[in-house]
Amino acid sequence: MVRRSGRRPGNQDTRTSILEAARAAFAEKGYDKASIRAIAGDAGVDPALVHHYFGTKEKLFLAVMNAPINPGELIPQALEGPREQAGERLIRLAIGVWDSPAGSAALAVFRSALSNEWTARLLREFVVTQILRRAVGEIIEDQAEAPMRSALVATQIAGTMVTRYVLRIEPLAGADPDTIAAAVGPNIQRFLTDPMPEVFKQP
Amino acid sequence: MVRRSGRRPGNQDTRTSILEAARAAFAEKGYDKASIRAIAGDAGVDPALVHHYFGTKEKLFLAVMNAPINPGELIPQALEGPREQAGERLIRLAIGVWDSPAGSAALAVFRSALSNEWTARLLREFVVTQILRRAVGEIIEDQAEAPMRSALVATQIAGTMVTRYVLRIEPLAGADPDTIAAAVGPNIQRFLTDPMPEVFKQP
DNA sequence: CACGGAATTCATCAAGTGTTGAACTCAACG
DNA sequence: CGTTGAGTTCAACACTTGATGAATTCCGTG
Repeated sequence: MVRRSGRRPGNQDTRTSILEAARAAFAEKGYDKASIRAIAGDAGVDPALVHHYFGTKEKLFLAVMNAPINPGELIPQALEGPREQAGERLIRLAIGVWDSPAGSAALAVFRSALSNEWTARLLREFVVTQILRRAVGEIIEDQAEAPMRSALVATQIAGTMVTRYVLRIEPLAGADPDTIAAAVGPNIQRFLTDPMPEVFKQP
Repeated sequence: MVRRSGRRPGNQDTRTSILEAARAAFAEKGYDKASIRAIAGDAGVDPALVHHYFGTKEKLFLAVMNAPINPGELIPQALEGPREQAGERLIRLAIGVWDSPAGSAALAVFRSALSNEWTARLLREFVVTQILRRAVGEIIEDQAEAPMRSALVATQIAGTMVTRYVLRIEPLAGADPDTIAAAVGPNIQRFLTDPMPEVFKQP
């Protein structure tokens, strides 16, 4: 028996509008500079409401991140297809995610990770365990080389994201995805499959 | 005639010790989270003394950055030598700078640039005008392709710095410079000299 | 209708920020 | 000596931040 009475959740838009404002704020300002007061202002609600719904600022950030980032769907896209074009497929996938609405969440966690320690740990673990090990690691043949090769792939992808979406250096910031994929894909491919020095192998 | 009287500068260590503490703090925390009070605490002086010497926090930041970063000396190193190994030379140079004591200043401006707008503008203009145009641009043959090729070089170098020094993803964070140079250099080289799609040319 | 309780608001706290200006110390000059 | 003025300290201002708890609105049920 669930006994209910009193006001029902009725107006649920406010919760999601807070989430939306928070996502935009975190993406634009980063974790620290995005203030709860500003988020509440953008959402048109009282700052105390934010705490009422999400408890603390950290929980709000986690709620924002949990929603759109779901690697379970994306990893298959990265794996299927010929191995010789995996590099181009990876950079296309990354650009696709960052250009999509969910991309603002990615930008948010990325921006935040570079100025805040606990968000940095968050991103590092997410990147290493979810992306590098599960997706990139699958493509690499020699598993002894997988850690180093994965990290190298990360340098090229992360660098492209930083240059295009954070620093916004032209003409890369305004270039279309095809151009970037054609230019960057082969380099990622080399990290994935080309012969590398013996030192790469891990004991 | 210079007329002087009163106490002479005598104790000049405090000024430099403030600078040192500021450099460390900016590198570790970024511009915003590095508080003047904490910097003064680390230097063992009163917070007001910081303002007495440097005026404002922005000026202190600029004073920290101006000292060690002098591209005038580094650019010749990047240019001299065979063009076929320019990529490896560039990544070696970058790693060398970041591993040196001056590297903490680079890390400082980099960390700050990703959370603060005016430091971001600072870094963007520095990278574009001092590094990309003057150094990387010199190596590229077809000047019509120089902007895009320079930006691509920036993606790989910036990505390596982010992965190694900010996110500290292993095994790249602990790898020795030779290994990284051997792995990353050829990819930079491709951005510099290999044939690229026609779309790269700027009107 | 009455009432329980979620939704929402208001006022406020404690902590931390950059910055300022007045005061004090004290070595070097005339 | 006395004056000068840089080195240094102290206290305070004005502001923003995340968070809290009491008070108030108001819908949906019984």
